Amino acid sequence: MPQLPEQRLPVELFLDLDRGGPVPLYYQVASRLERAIRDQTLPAGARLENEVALAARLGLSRPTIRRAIQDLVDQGLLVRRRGIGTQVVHGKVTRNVELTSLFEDLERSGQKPETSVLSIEQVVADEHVAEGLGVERGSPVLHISRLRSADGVPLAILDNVLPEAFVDLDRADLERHGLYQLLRARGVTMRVAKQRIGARAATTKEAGLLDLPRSAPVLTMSRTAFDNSGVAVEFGQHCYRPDRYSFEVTLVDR
Amino acid sequence: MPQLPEQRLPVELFLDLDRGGPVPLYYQVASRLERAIRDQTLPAGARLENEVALAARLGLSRPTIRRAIQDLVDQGLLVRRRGIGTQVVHGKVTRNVELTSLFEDLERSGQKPETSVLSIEQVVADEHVAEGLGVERGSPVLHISRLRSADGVPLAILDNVLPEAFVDLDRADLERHGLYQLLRARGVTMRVAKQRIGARAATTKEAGLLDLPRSAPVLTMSRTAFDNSGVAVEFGQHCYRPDRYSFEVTLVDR
DNA sequence: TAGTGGTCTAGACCACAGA
DNA sequence: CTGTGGTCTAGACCACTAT
Repeated sequence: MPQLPEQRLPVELFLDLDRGGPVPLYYQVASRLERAIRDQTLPAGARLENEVALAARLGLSRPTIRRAIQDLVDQGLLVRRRGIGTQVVHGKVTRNVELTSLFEDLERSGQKPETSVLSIEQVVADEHVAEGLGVERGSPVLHISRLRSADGVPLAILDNVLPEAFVDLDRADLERHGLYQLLRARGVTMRVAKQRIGARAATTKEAGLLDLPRSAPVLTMSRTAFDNSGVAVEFGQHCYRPDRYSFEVTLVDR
Repeated sequence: MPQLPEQRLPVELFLDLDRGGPVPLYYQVASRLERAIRDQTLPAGARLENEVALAARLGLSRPTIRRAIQDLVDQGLLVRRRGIGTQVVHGKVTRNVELTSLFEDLERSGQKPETSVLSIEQVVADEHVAEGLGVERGSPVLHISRLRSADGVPLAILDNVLPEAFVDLDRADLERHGLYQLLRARGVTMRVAKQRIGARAATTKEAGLLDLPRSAPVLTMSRTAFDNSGVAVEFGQHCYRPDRYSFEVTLVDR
């Protein structure tokens, strides 16, 4: 028994596990562990019970427990060392940036996102769009330009291009909902997004829209998102007011 | 048999698998699949053989194959749908940003990173540092400030704070190696990093060092990195020339 | 030596998509 | 209906760390 911080037995209050239900067991276990960590029930540095014992005590198989723990490791909440054990990472627990849209990020953090559609038109894909969206040059696509505000303050300019299947998207819908919400409503599920984050000076037009001085710095993000069939469904060029928005990323070694 | 792109049987050239060796089987399989995808041997949209068949053909168990495939899904190279199969994602394959340092990023991309140490001194942790590094306020820490260039062009200003254990780090070492290389040489392995990426105007001093106009935009990143025991080992505030550097991030829905 | 996570096997049943 | 991935089990052996 190493003299590390301390060994902890997470309480027997895993006993509301729903074995027959639709929610995977590993997910239920991971959720309860995550809650305990965010609660500080398991404080930073605390050692977890070992996998085999935990599995036995919960009446689950080791792979199931292992999967639950691994999910938390991938979220940057736990760290494992062979021969030592599993410990809670020090440092503030930050919620991971999932595959969400700005709209949902804002809603979740209690702000009121508002959208004004600057332009929406069907165009043909130029070189740049064709490459980003993975369609033929000259294909019909929908170009949307929006100004996103939160609590009345302009936050970002969102330029998006969508493939032919979505050219009938409606201006009114876009003013009321996030783009990802609308796509989900059409049965599209985002699976993968590849993003590039950078910075540059705002153009005069951008500065005006974002209520910034001329040539002020803006944070930029360009993204291509793919659905669960691996096809690109969205290509976007966004620019954000850097005093109001930044990106949080957690990297984990695998 | 759905009429999707096409079913593909990855060639029998998995037959150099080293079963007794130290390299995990799932890793060997994943590597070969990854190579096939980057080769375009498995082109965008191609369907993979199903898990069970692939496992049987390679003489491996299904969980092993599954793990290999899941690793590629997590890298954003593959997409899976229940009842359908596994397909290669469309769009350019980008190498993932691992838990690496700028120094290694540059080296890997064939550039010559150079470092000049602007200052290196032992100080006591103020409020900000104490929080970022997870140490007591007033603890002795090492503050390092470096200018990183590539191929002779200034690229970034790197401000880092390290805990007491590293106060003896040497200026000469820092000019020759990346910080992460030096830490690894001391037996420290980075496991988790939490980063925040933003933008702002350069200070006068930064603009001078980076050879930028006054108040030009810079890309900023602040990061806390944790080792495999979950303890913070590095807290950094970096700023980059945005015309020479940007961050690439791949998000995957789990 | 004892305890830990890392890997691997050989099955099983289920949920979902398509023809 | 068949075929696919998603989940789960109950073991096994190994590699690494500490004492």
